Order: sequence, then C-alpha cells, then structure tokens
Amino acid sequence: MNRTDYIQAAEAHCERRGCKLTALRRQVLELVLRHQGVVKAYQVLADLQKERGIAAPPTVYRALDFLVEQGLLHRVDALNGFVVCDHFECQHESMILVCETCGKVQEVDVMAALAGLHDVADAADFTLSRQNLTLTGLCKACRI
Amino acid sequence: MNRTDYIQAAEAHCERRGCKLTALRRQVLELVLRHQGVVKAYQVLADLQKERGIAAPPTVYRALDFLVEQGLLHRVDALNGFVVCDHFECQHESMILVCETCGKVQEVDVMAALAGLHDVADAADFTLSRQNLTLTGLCKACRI
DNA sequence: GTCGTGATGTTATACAGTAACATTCGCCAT
DNA sequence: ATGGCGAATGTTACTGTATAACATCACGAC
Ligand SMILES: [Zn+2]
Ligand SMILES: [Zn+2]
Ligand SMILES: [Zn+2]
Ligand SMILES: [Zn+2]
Repeated sequence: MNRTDYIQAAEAHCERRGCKLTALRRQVLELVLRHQGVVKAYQVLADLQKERGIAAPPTVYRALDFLVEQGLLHRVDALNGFVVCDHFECQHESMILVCETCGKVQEVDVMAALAGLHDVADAADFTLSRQNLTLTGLCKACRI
Repeated sequence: MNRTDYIQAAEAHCERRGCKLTALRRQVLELVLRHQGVVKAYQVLADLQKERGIAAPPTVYRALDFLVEQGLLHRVDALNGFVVCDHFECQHESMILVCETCGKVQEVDVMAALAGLHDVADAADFTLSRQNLTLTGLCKACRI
C-alpha cells in the first residue's frame, strides 16, 4: 500500500471509528510515513517545524497519541518511538522486533503465539489487555 | 527471602560474577527494595539524597545500570522504571505484568510460553535475545 | 447570533538520561 | 611506604522526553 492509499484508508478508518483525521493529524501521519522504522516525537516535531514554521511539543504529542489510539501507529516503549502499523484494520496484537545492532524494526502478527502468554498470565490471576510486545534480538543481516 | 538475606545473596551473586556490590550500589539496591513494585530513578535519587545529602543523577543511573546488568533488577521500559528480580540466580527470561489500574507489578517465569514467540521470530528471520517482556492488563483485585 | 465541544496554540515546567571531566579509592608492584 | 593504575564515584552541565495549564479557534446545534 503506497502512502496516498494508506492515508485514505486511515481517514476512512477514523471515520468508521467516529473521529476525524484532521489536517494536522494527517500531516503528522505523513511525516511518520516518510521515515522507515521507528520515529521519535522530537524528530516529527522538527519535521513539522520545517513545514509550518513554529510548532510546540504538545502539538506533536497530541497528534501521535491520537494516531496510536486509532491503531495507526504503535508506540515502541523501549525506544521512546513510534512505528506505522500497516494492518490497522484488523484487531491484532503485535510483536515488534527491534534489531539490537542496526535498529531496524519490523512488526509481525502473533495472535496464536500469544495464547501461551495469556495462559501464563491467567495462572497468575492476571487478565492481559491487548498487547504490543517489543522484543529485541538480531535481524537476518546483522546475525552474520 | 527478607531484605537482609536478599542483599547477602546479591553480594555473593556479584562476587561469583567477578564484580563488587559496593557500598553505594548496595545502598541503591536497598532503596529499591524498600518500595514494592516499580521504582523510578528519580525517586531513588530523592531517597538517596535524604540519606546522604547531595547526590546527582549519574550516581543513581550508574548504580541502577550495574544492578540491571547483574540481573538484580529488571528495567520496565513501559514505565521508565525498575523492579527487583527475586530469582536472579537462575538464567531466566521474565514476563512482567503491570496492572493498568493500580500499577501493581509482578514477575512470572515464562520460559516455556516464550517458545511460541521464538518460533514466530524465527519465521521472520529474527533471532531473539534474552527477553524481559512487559505486558499490561488487570490484576485480580482490579478486575472486579 | 451564541453556546458548547473538540482541536489546536502557547508557555512553562517536570521528568528522564547522558557527556565529559575531576576526584577519590583500593590494590599491586616496586 | 609510595607511586602508579584502573575502577568507582563526584560534579557540572546539558540533551532529550513528556505533560500541565490555560488561551484561542473552528464549527455545528440550537
Ligand atoms: Zn500493528
Ligand atoms: Zn540488524
Ligand atoms: Zn527476574
Ligand atoms: Zn490492579
């Protein structure tokens, strides 16, 4: 899915969920899409300032929070960053793999594999909510 | 295991690993032990300042980094915090459950359940390193 | 119109983490 | 003992991350 299609799908997605992908939010989403992999809030802020003059942290954080809320982005706690989710339509739980060496990030679907973790949590009297796991390791290129 | 025993075991653990649980590091570990659940670096810093007058962030961060390195603490990315590990002797991978409502934290062992995640990662040409997963949900008390 | 609500702007500040360099401590070889 | 070395700690200053609080704006409902 190219960027334009993605934005359109995202807009429809928000519509269906009863909220709006406003101009600002779309602009932030576009800025995130332009990078590959993880993007930091202050990088987005800098990009936004290039495009529209001044902008302050809350502007960016509010837009990013909204996009995470809608499932368009995932937050990667381990890196204080954000990645685009490209299958936001399906109700999925994600597993984000971060390469310790090159920093490359990829998201894989993982519903089935999480069943085991849910069992473990249940055994500890704990009800898991929807997860966005972040796991670290080595990607194919860096493993050599 | 009570606090005193824990500290002693921790000291022996470091010894075996060829490094030292110095007075400062022990003091920081004790400060972390006094809280239950997740502790933040700046909370530890404040506590430390109460005990010994002045102290600066690097002092605390260096000690915390050391303790994490030795496996005595786990870092909880999602909360920018640290939790005590009470089975640092065994080479384990951990799953830390964080209650979204009350903030309570518990660690459960999870070696077996992780096998499924390793399979998924393998399928994506990704080699996982040792994991400290953080999962969110609701604890027994908050589920009602 | 004007009112209410959600979005955005603005300012200021709190919280988290690190670089760089100075100083001290503990230990060992001389 | 004493000088020298490496590890640990102290100190200063800074960068990066995130939010509180309040002001203003846009827009549809009435
Ligand atoms: Zn996703
Ligand atoms: Zn890599
Ligand atoms: Zn542990
Ligand atoms: Zn709870």
